This record gives sequence, structure tokens and C-alpha cells, in this order.
Amino acid sequence: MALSREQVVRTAVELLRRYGLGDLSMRRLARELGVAPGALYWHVANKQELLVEVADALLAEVPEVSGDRPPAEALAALALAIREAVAPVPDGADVVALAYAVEPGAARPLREVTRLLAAAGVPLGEREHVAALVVHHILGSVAAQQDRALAAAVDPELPAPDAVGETKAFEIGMGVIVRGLTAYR
Amino acid sequence: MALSREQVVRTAVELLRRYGLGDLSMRRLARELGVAPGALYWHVANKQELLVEVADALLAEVPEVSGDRPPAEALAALALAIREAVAPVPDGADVVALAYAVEPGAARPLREVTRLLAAAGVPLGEREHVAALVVHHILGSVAAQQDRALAAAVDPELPAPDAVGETKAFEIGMGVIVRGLTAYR
DNA sequence: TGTTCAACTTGAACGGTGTTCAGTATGCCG
DNA sequence: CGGCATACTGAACACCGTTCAAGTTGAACA
Repeated sequence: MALSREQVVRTAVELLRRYGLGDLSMRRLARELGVAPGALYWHVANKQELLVEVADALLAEVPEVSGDRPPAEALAALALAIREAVAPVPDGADVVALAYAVEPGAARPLREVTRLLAAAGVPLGEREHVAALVVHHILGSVAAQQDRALAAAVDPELPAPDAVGETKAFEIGMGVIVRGLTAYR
Repeated sequence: MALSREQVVRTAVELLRRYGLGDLSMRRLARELGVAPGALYWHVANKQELLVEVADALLAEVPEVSGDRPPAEALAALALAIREAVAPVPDGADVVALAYAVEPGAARPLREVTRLLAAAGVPLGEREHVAALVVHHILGSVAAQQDRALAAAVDPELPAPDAVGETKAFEIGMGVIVRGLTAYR
């Protein structure tokens, strides 16, 4: 059976989930698919394009947020949901950050952030900038956690980060943002 | 004359300033110093350690913030100063983010963020987490701007980001944070 | 059935990358 | 002058993303 773009992306996601970005090379991916490296370039222009697709796949699993809650509360829940989708994937934050940099509005959950900010009364001209703040907090927090986890894996002296504590830390920052938004209403 | 660690770091900073992270390879750096690549490893354990040193050098140029202002105001000024130190350096945000991930409290200006948060009434257990929010906003904002600049340089269709607008966008996010901090006082 | 043509894949190469290490040179100290 | 730590070289190792001429495959058409 011939390879397909979907298959390439799916395998890339698997590889990322299992081994992280360091082991997601075009060669490794090709080996996993039983194919020569050059074959991948028929289905994908380059690695960056592939990674954007991978990021989209990760974010596609974020559940849609229910609309019948106060916007601020819904925003906090959405941020947490995005966090939970990205955090368990090694280097997930890096991959999503890359995709967000290339096109901020490509993935649904990230658009939803902007939509909730509108509902919270943030005026049009400021929305995308506040959305950037939220996204950076999510991705920055996850990236930091993943870096600490990596450091702890290499050097057993360091304490392994505990998921609960990390989530609490994230929510403290998110709380500051949400309280800062009340000024708009 | 023998090479020195300081000289290696200084030249690395120059190279980064001029050509960005893509051209800051150990080989290129060695060529610039008129030396074989292996020689660098006498002065520096590996590239990551070098980049941490480079980040410290970038942040060392952030002016100290004066203490006789309201903490919230001083924090906004400090954040802006950090931004202005990192933004003109290509890939500066990436380099500093790496250093911050390795050891969050290494550079003075980043410790100062925590100090100002203490002055603003943020309790001990939450300080470092709010500091992370601020740092992520700074670095995320700069990284996004630099990515857009890079994209515009490659594809002339895209609009080049203007520095004033980017700073405004940054300040909008910073404003949300600062307003969110008033709840602590 | 035979032929044609597009879709797809291979194999090999190009020009890089970070890092290691046995060996060699340099200059200071006793 | 001998010895020794410091500093550096040259070559290699094992990778990386990407390109491309040449080859294969399979389906549609005559």
C-alpha cells in the first residue's frame, strides 16, 4: 500500500509521543514507516510543515468548551484543557509553539481562546494580544515543566516535577490573568 | 595568545547578534576565532552551557530598576527593559528561554522580577509562579515578533512587524498582568 | 492485452551538525 | 634542562534535513 500524508503525520505523532522531538527525525520516521527518507518529501514539503501538522493533531484532541459558563471561568477551563493535551507529549510545547508562531489562528482551540476573550469584553484591537498572553503562559508553563522533567531524568539528584504541583503553579498564573480581565467588563 | 572562556562567549554573542542562532555553530564560532572546533570544548563543556552564558551576557545589559516607584509600575518598566535587551538580538528569545529553563534564577533581571512581585504583595508560595508568567510573556512576545520578522524576510508578501506596534501589543498583555496583581495588595 | 502516464519510491549524494579523543605543541617552574 | 599542566589540532563518529535522477508500480485507455 502506498504511503499517505495522514499516515506520515500519524506516525510522526506516535514517535513524538513515545520518544520526543529528538528522535523525530525524518530518517527515523522513514525507518518506522519502512521507507527511504526521500519518500517523505513526496507527502510533506519539509519538516516544519510536518511539525505544524503534528501540532494540529495534538490540539485537535482538546475538547470543545461549553458556552454556558461565565467567559472568565470558561477561559480558565479551556486553558487547562489545552495544557492537559500538550503536557503529556514530550516536547509538545515546543511543537505547538512552532505551529502557533507560523500561523496563530490555525488550530481550533487557540481560536477559541480569542472567542472567549471577546465574550469577556476584551475589545477587538486587544483580543489577539491578550490571547497571545494566554497561549504563551500555557506553552511556557508546559515547556518549563517538560524541561524540568528532562533534567530530572538525566540527573537523578534533581527532584522530578509532580504533575499536581505543576498544574497548581499554572493555575496561579492563570488566576492573575483572569483577575486582570475583570477590568474589561 | 591563548583563547579564554570570556573570549569564546563574547564572540558567540557577536555572532548571534549579527547572524542569529542558525549561524552560531561550534564550527562557525571556531572559524571566527581562528581555531579548530575541538578547542572550544576546552573552555566550554558543550553548546548548551555556552548558550546559557550567552543569555546571561544579553541579560546583563538590562539596567537596574529604580526602587522608588510603585512596585507594579516598576515591574512594567523592568519587563519592558528586559524586552528591549532581548528583542534586537536575532533568536534572543530562544536563547534566553533555554537559559531560563535550565536555571530560572541565574540572571539578575529575572531575579528582580521576583523581588518586585514580593514588593507588590505576592505571597512567597506564588511568587515564582507569577514570575514565570511574566517571563513567559516577555519571551513569548519577543519570540513571536522575531518569528514574524523572519517570515517577512523570507516572503516579501508578508508585512514586516513594526517595533512600535509590537511594543504596544506587549504592553497590553503586561497591563492585564499588572491589573491582575492588584488583588494581592 | 499492451501501452502509456502519472503517482510514488529508491539510492545516493551534498553540505552541514555537535562531540570525542589520541596525539602534539607551548610555556612556565623547579 | 626536564617535567608537567595547559591549550590546541586533526581526524573521526554518528547523526541531521534536503535534493534529485532514475527506477518501479498500478490503473486507465485503446
